[in-house]
Amino acid sequence: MFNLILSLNMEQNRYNQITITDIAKALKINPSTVSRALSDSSVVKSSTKKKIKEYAVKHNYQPNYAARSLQKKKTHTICILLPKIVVHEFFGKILLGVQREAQKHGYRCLILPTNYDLHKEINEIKNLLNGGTDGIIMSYQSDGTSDDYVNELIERKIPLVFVDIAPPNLKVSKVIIDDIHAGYMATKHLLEAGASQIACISGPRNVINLQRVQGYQKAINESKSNLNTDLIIFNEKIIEGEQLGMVCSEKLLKKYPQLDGVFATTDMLATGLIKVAKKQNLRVPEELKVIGFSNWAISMLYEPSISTVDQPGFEMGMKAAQLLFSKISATSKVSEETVIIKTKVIRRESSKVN
Amino acid sequence: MFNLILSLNMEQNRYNQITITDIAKALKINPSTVSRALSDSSVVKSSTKKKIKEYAVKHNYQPNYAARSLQKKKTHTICILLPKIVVHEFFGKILLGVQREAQKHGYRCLILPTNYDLHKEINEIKNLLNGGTDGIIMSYQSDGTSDDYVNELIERKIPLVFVDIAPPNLKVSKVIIDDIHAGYMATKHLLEAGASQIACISGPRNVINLQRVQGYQKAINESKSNLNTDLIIFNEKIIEGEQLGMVCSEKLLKKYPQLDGVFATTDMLATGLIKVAKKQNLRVPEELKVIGFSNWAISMLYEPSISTVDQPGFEMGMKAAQLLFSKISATSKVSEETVIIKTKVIRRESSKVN
DNA sequence: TTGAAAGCGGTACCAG
DNA sequence: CTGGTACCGCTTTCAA
Repeated sequence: MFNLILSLNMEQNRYNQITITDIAKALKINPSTVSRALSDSSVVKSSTKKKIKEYAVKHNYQPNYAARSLQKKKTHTICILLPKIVVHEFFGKILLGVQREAQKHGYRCLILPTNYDLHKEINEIKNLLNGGTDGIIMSYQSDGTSDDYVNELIERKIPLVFVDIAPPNLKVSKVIIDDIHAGYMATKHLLEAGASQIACISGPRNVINLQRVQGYQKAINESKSNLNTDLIIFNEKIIEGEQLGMVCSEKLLKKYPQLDGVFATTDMLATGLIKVAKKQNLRVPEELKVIGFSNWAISMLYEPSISTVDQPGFEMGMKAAQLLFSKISATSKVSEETVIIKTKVIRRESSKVN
Repeated sequence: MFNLILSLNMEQNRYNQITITDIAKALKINPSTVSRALSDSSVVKSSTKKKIKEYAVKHNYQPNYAARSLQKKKTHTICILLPKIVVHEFFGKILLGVQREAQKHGYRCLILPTNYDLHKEINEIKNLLNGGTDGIIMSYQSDGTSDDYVNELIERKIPLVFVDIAPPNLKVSKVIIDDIHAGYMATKHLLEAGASQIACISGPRNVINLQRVQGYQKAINESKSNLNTDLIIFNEKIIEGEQLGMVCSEKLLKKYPQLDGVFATTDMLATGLIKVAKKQNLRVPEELKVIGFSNWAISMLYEPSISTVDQPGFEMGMKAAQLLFSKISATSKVSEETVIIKTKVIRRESSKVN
């Protein structure tokens, strides 16, 4: 009975939450004072502040996000747009890094998986433009033909940071790795492990792959061995990485039995390659040394374990979020910054010296 | 110059977004009419509706989330609490399913990774209670000692659906699999493949593992072979699944050389097990048949490929979201529902008949 | 069919 | 140091 009366007087919210006005009424003070007290304003007398805070805690007061957002024109939400999140280990790690950093800043993190569908992506972004988010972290997945949506974000001055892949011709903030250098180091690792006839297998000719291959070429050129450009294989087909690796390796290994090393631009390709090698009774690493790229779980678990280039997604995500928050909290425009995260070669069985 | 004047009159928002009031002023009609028109109310004359909509599209009007939330007391956001998201393939798939369904309903999806830290989890939930979210999907990770926070959610009537694991003694909606049955089917598969001395390796004694083991016991009991309870191994240590599998399998395989089958309650355990078997020159599947659980990527990629129980995360996530939305949109209380998603044994090399 | 006005929960400005 | 009040953008009565 008493409860009924109570519930008629206050806690009328959807989820029975108490509001600032409730507190004010109960304590017979003005809502504005309550607001000030709860945000620890120095102007409020400490005794009233104490009284208010105690009441708030006791009644489990929680500020209403929507109301605060509306007033402050801040959502306390950042948004991350990634393709294939989750299913893709690397993106997953990025996400974790962003999340960690967001938590520090008291921000929430909205996640939009795009599945590589650019049009959906653009639509999502439009939905975010008004009060949807305070900033965006995204990986650039366009083919370069329609960057209008990126331009729109820039024009509207929405804090924006690219991670992993950035649009090549726009002045934006980004957190990336040096794919050329990483490809170079990977190939060099094979050379140092004793390989001299080294091929390179890759997915489609996108920015990332082209750069990794470029690094490969550089390393080969620096070595004594002459580069046979036939030894570079791009695959434009969209099938699972492992399958793709098997298909293209089959031909490659048959055609060039003298090969003693392969740089695969992803771990999945490397996995497929080794499977084929085993079938053809080629021993890895004794007869063929292999290195992959990204340090996915599979590269460690596979037998033989696969050497790879560690691409520190978590760190990249954290750094991207840090950049984003510096933009969000900046009073004046911040200059565009490019952060290059260091990668390192991880030595495993697949490239052991004989 | 003209732009300056324009920007003083309208588009004063943080991101230069136009508002309903702006449209009303420009068209010299009342904001309420604009609101009605934009939500397709049937009372508005079609000619004015058309005029308003055209203007809105032309000026790229987007409704303000915060304002709408505040007014409607709906956030159009659901929240998903999962441990280890991303890094954990299964949770990743759940997430994807939820997301897909949320998109259909025009909802956004807030993701909170909890890292198995219950206290953080509880704190996060508290933050969500007021206007933070319209509903919660979560996996129950508590040890059962402190379910207060679940009770609080229930008392506050916040739409709530558990996925994968649910609190055993509370009346809640949940989307789960029948772990007993799945364990039973997995073990039966080994029996049918010709194994008769079958062990079972498992992680810690949590609800999930206990049920899978229970299914194993049932299958063994039904078969002629007598169950040796020594052949059930629980591992309470918190180390990587694969390592754990290696450590416990080492002893197991040495102690019981007569073993010809193992049911591992996770794919990672199975991977570790097979690694050890190979080292001890035990041929899989010829001498030892193995089945794992969850159908992670590794189980397909490993050599030999590992038979497993498919746990359809995507479907579970979708179903959970559907349940949640039925609760959110319900006018009166909906009864608690338990949905059991079907699992199936996936036959691969590791359990091939000799 | 449209307009006027109130209010969702907070914040911030101006007075006192 | 505190109270009063307007307002953030949108929806929803109530009147007209």
